[in-house]
Amino acid sequence: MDVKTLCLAVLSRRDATGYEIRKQFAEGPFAHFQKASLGAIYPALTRAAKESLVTVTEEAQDGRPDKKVYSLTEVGKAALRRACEIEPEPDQVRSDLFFLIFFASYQPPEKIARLIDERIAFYDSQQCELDEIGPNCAAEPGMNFVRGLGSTVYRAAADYMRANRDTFLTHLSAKTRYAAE
Amino acid sequence: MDVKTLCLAVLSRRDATGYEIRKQFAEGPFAHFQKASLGAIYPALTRAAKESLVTVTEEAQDGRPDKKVYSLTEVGKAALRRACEIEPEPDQVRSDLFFLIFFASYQPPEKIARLIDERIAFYDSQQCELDEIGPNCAAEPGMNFVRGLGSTVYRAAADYMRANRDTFLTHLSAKTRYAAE
DNA sequence: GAAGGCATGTAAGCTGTTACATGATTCT
DNA sequence: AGAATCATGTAACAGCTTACATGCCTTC
Repeated sequence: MDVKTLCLAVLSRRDATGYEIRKQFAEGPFAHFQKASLGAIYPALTRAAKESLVTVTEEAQDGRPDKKVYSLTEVGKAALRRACEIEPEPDQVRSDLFFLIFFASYQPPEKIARLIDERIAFYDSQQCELDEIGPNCAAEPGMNFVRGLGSTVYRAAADYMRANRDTFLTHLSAKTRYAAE
Repeated sequence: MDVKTLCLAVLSRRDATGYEIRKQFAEGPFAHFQKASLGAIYPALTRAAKESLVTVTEEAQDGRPDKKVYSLTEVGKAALRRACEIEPEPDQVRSDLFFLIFFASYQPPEKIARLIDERIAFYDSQQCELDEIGPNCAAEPGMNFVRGLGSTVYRAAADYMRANRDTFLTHLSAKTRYAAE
């Protein structure tokens, strides 16, 4: 999914400025499975406007650049619809953490312990966030399905880490002592 | 993690050619959380050789380019160790599928059903693969921890999809009929 | 007073993918 | 016969991130 389509997707839910769209990708429901930065969003929005996929309403502000509120047009809605007709590419997962844990014996067990604990806390917070939204935001049934999946996966990952943390770290300490000899 | 470090990581487990390293990223244990293509691997390997991180042994072959088998040097091992000292960046997940499901009401429910079923089959196969490796490959305790986590997460995702598939598709059909009116 | 949020936009640069170039062998 | 596998390497191109440029307001 290119950034332009992602912007259309955000705008299909509500009007927004470029800045707000970025926030959606940092905090909103899309954040869990798509990313976009400001340097990519602004040009994408300009292009989308040129193609009449969105309209712009400038709102003057005091002491700040004019706020440009973008709205999805019918043409834009159709473009989003068409973009959804593709066959999805395989998921891409990049995890430095899993890489580091894979080679955990190269590092102090205390650091690995900290990284695991931080990750557990992260998964817990993400799951909690998703659960708080709750199944009531019934607008999109798809959103609810994905929300539940996210919550389930975060919980499973956190639970696994909690359950195996200590055993793993014990093994690791033994191995590291050996490697250090 | 840049491709060079990824190559060092693969070579730390066994000597390999560039071609074999790519296969590791397509099928091996790293495939689940890191990617690298040939066009990135070959230049990375050349650079690594220049920096004495790896040595090359050319093996003549009939009717094919010479096979270049790379081995990690002590310098390379140290470089890998140093690369592991970084603080990991947040995981990056990109999923076209979840995006499409989010906007599932834009498409025929049959397609969504197919995509979900394909994904369930995929998760099942991945989990099965990880379970077959088993906890016996005791070389790296970290590998085992990550392997178990992967298996757990794949199972959780597949189970969630199985459990919620039908309800979701029913909601979706109702909504789609409405949207089509 | 410093840091961070609000608000837009450009451009350099990094990184990686895809396609091209070459070519034999083996499986279907 | 055609596709896939083995095997390396280059180069064009695409896409995104980061830094720069600007500047006020609010919170700590």
